[in-house]
Parts: sequence; C-alpha cells; structure tokens
Amino acid sequence: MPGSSAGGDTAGERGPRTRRGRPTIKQIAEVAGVSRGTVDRALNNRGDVNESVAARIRTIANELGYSPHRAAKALRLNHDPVEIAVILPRTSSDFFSQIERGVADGAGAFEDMGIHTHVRWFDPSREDAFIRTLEEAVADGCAGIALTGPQTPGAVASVRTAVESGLPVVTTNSDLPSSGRMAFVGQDLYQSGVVAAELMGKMTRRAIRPARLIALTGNLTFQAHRDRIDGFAAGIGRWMDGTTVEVVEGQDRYDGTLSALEAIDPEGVVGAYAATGSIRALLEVRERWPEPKSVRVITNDDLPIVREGLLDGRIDFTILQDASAQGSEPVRLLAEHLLSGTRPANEWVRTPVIIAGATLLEVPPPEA
Amino acid sequence: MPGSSAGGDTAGERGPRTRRGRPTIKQIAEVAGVSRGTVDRALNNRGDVNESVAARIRTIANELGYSPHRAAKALRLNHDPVEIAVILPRTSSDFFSQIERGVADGAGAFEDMGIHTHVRWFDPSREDAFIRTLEEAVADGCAGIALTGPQTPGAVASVRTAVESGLPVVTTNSDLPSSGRMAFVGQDLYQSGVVAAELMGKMTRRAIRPARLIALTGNLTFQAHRDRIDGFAAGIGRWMDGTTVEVVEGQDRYDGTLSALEAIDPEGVVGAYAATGSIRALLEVRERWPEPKSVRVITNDDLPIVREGLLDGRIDFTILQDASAQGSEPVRLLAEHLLSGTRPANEWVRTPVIIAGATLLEVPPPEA
DNA sequence: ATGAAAGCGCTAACAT
DNA sequence: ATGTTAGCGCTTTCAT
Repeated sequence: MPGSSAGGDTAGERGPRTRRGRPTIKQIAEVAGVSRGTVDRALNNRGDVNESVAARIRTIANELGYSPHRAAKALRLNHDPVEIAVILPRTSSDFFSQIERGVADGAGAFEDMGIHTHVRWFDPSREDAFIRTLEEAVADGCAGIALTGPQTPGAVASVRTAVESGLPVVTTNSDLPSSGRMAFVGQDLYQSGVVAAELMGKMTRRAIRPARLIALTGNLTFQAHRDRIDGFAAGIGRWMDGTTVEVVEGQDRYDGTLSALEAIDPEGVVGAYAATGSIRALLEVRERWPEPKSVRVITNDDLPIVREGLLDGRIDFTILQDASAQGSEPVRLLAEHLLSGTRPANEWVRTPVIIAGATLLEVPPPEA
Repeated sequence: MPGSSAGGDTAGERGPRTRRGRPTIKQIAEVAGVSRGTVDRALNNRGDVNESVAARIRTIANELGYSPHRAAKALRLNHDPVEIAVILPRTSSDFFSQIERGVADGAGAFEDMGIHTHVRWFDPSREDAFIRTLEEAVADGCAGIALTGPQTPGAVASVRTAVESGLPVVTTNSDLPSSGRMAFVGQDLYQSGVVAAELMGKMTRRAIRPARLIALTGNLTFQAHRDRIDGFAAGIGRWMDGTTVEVVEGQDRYDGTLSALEAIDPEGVVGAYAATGSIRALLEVRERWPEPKSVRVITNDDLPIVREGLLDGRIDFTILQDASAQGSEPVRLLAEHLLSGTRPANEWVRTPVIIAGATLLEVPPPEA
C-alpha cells in the first residue's frame, strides 16, 4: 500500500524527495537543523530567537510553502480559548438583531476551534459609549474585533489604537475607512441606488413624459446617505429619458420628512425612492396626492412599516442588505485570520444588493 | 492548579461537579469505568463491544451532552484524509461551472480538516453515465457524495444503494426526492415563478386591460418545468386583474420554441416570461411583433444571451439561483456531518431567489 | 471484549 | 537563545 501513512521508522531516509503532503513545522525544523520550538518562535515572532536563524527559518518556510495547519492550531487553541468581540449599536430597528443572528451562525463553525464570540452592545445616542465598549473588549483580552461604530474622529482613533496594538479588526455594515481595519463587510450603497433606479425606471416606463421622481433621504452631508442618492440619480439618467429626480432631505425624522414632502408639487410625480428617512411620512403624503395609485414606491431594508406597505401594495419593492452575511462574514474573516493568518483578498467584502417584493412576506421574517 | 487538566490522580474527586467545559471521550470513559478506546468503539458502532456496556456508554454520553470535538476529529482525519465526491453533469451552459466554483469555495474551509473534495463530471446525454460515475466514486472509497443527477428510476435506485451502504448523500440544484438523500440544496422553483410574476405585474401595470402574458417553458410533463410556470400563474393571479397567462411549450429547443411562438397572436401581449426554453427564439419572435418595445421580458439564469439582452434592453430582469451556494452548501453539510455527525435542520436547504437586472452586468461575471 | 499507547500539528512551560 | 516535552480530543493498532 504505497498510500499508507508511514508513521514509524525510516530514520530519516525513505527516499530523498519524499516530502509528504503539506509541510509541517517539524519538517522545517529538520531542514533548518533546529527544534520545532525554535521554528514556532521564529514564525510567530515570539522573540528569543537569533535573527539570522529566524531569517533562515522564514526562508525555508516560504520555499516549502508552509502554512499552519488549521485543525492542529484549533485543537491547541482549545487549551485556552480565545474570544472575538463583536461590537454593535443597540438601535430601535431590529436590523442589528438580524446581524447578531448572522454572528451566531458564523460563530458556530468556530466554537470547536477554540474561538468564541461575544456580542457587546453600545448605546449609539451616548457620546463615548462606543469607545468605552471597544476599550473594554480590548482590556478583556479579546483576540479580534468586529464592529459597527459611529463615524467620528474619536471612534476612528480608538479603533486605530486597537489595530496598532496588533488586534485584527473588521468593520461591518458601515466602514471606518482610515482606521486601519483589516476589512470592511458591507453593501455598495451606490450600487444599491443604481438597482433601485433600474427597478423604478422599468416600473414607470409607460408613464407620460416628462415625469418626475422623488428621492427621499436624511441628510446629504452624510456620505452614506449621499451614496444611495447618487447611485439612484445616475441609474435614472442611464435608464430613462425625460425624467427628473428631485432630492428631498427629511433629516430622518417623521415631521421633517412630512413637511418637506408636503412642500412638493405632486403633478407629474410617478415614483418615490426612500433611500433613508421616514417611510411612514412618505406613505401618508402620497395618500393625499391626486393619484396615489400611480406613484411607485421603493424603500430600503426590512422594517415593519415596509412589510405592511408591501402587503397592501403601497410599496412595490424594497432593497435589502444581507444582514446575516454582515454578521457571519466578519466573524469568519477574523477566525480564519486567527487560525491561518490569512487576510481577505479584498479589503471591501461586498454583501449583495437584494431586491425584495411582497413575495418576501411569504418567507418568514429573519431566521424562522 | 485547580485549572489544570488533571490527567492522572484525582481518583474521581476534585469536587463533585467540576465537569470542565465540553465533555470528552476521556470523561465518559472515566464515568463508565472503561477505556477511551471502548467508548470510541461504542459511540461509533465499530463493533467488538459488549452490548450492555455499549448501552451504558451511550446513556452516559447522552446525559453529559457529548458531541465529538471537530478540531480533534479533523486533526485525526489528517492521518488518512477522506474524500467528498461531487458529481455534476457536464452541460453546455456554464451554470455548473459556477457551481463548481462554489464547491471549491466550500471545500477550502475543510482542506485542513482532512476532508478533500473531488468533482466528477458525467455526460448527461449518455444513458447510464451518471450511474457509472456514482459507482466509481463509491468504489474509490469516498466518504460522502454531493450530486446533481437525472430524474430517472435507475439514478434514484443507485443513489439509494449508496445511501443504504451508509454514505451521506446531498442532492443539489435538482432533487432526487425518494432516494434517501440526507438533504437537498436548491431553489424553490415555484417561488421563483411567483417572484417573476410580481416583477412582471408591477412592470406592466399601466398597460391596457385585458392584457395577455406569455409563459414559455420546455415541457410541462417535467415537474421542474411545471413548478416555475405554476408559481408564475399563481403570482399573476394574485398581483393583477384582467390578465391572462398563456403557456407555450417549446421543448427547450430553438426551432420548437420558434414555431410555437410564431403561432401566437401578438395582439395584447404585454410580457413574456421564459421559465425555460430558447430565449433566443423568444427575443427573435418578439422583434417581429408589432410593438416589441412594449413587451416586457423576464428570463432565468445568467447566460450569455441573457447578458446580451439585459444590456440592450430586450430583457428587463432575470431570476437567478445562487449557484455558488449550490456548490458550497452541499460540501459544507457533508463535511460537518463527517466531523460532528450533524444533519441539517431541514432536508430542503433553500437557496435564494435572486432578481437581477442590467446592473448585474456591472458586476464582473461569477468569480472575477 | 477490552485496555494501553502512540500520534495527527502546534504551542507553552520548562529545561538547558 | 535553543531544545525537550507534554498535551489539546480522537482514533487506531497492538496487546491482552
């Protein structure tokens, strides 16, 4: 049986080139003429190893194409398990609970690998809650962090501090670009706007031209709000002639949205895209327009008001993010990094832009 | 050191309830007063163990809530690795190459777990090619099988034989329901038809009633073809009044589709849904209708002709399956089963119904 | 039928 | 600075 594993004797011989399968630390040690312990220290920068020896070891490891064996590392980790901290804002919508379920999904695969996951919530309305939570996680000795943090200089700075102390950090849902994080997992908001535009365009094609479209958002000074609107405008420009897009800023509040929309002349409006903002206000105002039924509505996310609107036909489609992936992917990336030292090929791991209509309602809400 | 693992002494003491972390085989052995080897044999039905002892061991394992440690099992598997066979039809479209890429993705996570994956292709036009490929895989000693097979009694029978010999089998993309397979990974075709109907309905809303819709398919005697059409008809019934759906069977061939469509009176046709069948024929016939531009078109899958049509506007939307998931999920399910003995909670693992428009084209084709 | 021991690859504690 | 050893949980000879 030439396939059998040949564990025992062989005293080193067994043919010169019989490098069996994946190279191991033991093999590197043999080639370098040092002990396994030294190889381990060299390859993992644990210090206490002569630099020239370390360099030689690294060279050999490279030539052999060494990469650590995840199962072995995992089994060893089981010794004293390690924690991945997940830091999320406690918002009123349940979007982040969906992400939390994704986290649990992703974490399951690594429980037995000695990698545990711990979700820590912070109150986004309190100034430094995020920073404190982050510092707590670091102080508790976590081995990696996935987070959704506020876009403030303070937050960026503390993430940077964590990164510089050697911790792998992955942002999810919204990014902190200059924080040094290893990766960002989230949707391309511009693209989601383009998709909304294509839907809107193809739904309103038979309308009389020139036609008008409303794009509702919170506040264009926020880049994230801008992106969807920009994508929508660009998409409409590409898909339709004789159609104008009017942007309405509602500051994400019900009354602000209401008054801003009431100021609009409904004549010729064939559709409204709620990038962000009060969907309830939009639906109410639309009801008072002369021909509500002929105004198509596209929203974002899977909120109760959206399901309600999809059900009774006031909303046509909603654009979703893959919340589950935004929970599981960061955990996966961090765990893989801890086990094999790998980094994602792209810093930005895009989650899909999902078009959902009323058929969404036939599927039970997230995770049934 | 109360934390240290206490291999030797302790003679049972160390405080009565100090069951550290997850129960291990060693613990079960201690409690049962037998050796680890015996526990292993009992728990894995390897024979050579007194039935009464085995029963007691199983009871204890249950009480302790034992489940095997995946990292440890993986490390051991590394000893003599194990193979998952993936059996796919070699068709002309590249749909199954997309699945193949998904397989590679899924397999990556288990390479280091001593679980390798090997894709075997068969020629779907040859009568018993599938069965032969399956038997080869079994003869080669694979430890689990993911497959897409033909819906023939012979195929079902040989899958059943493999299952009965103790091999875990997962079907993907299309199911073999009564084959005894552990799970099926694939789309809900009926639901995909409903989604197509919702899109079609919302795109043609402003058309004059009564309006007519064409639903193109291959052959209604195939359940898979039927499902999409049924979903489409049901969805149209739900979303639109005064609209009729006419089913056209094109036998999935270009000329058959062409002549069947040419027999149709185009008057009042506002949309066409190509569930299956020759999309090229549909687009050609539509071009000769009096008002091509006012006939909305929805197709399935991501084929070259579909991309072409989306780009120049002859096709509005296409409904996709998540090919990548149909490759990676079966592998994941089988690998998890081999490592921890788990089975999926649901026999049917549904892959999402994805609505894609021209924006799809901005994203590079599968796996760039 | 059962027990004992070795080993998968890696790492931390303990020598030297 | 480097080597040695034990052990993570499981399986598999090889004894008994």
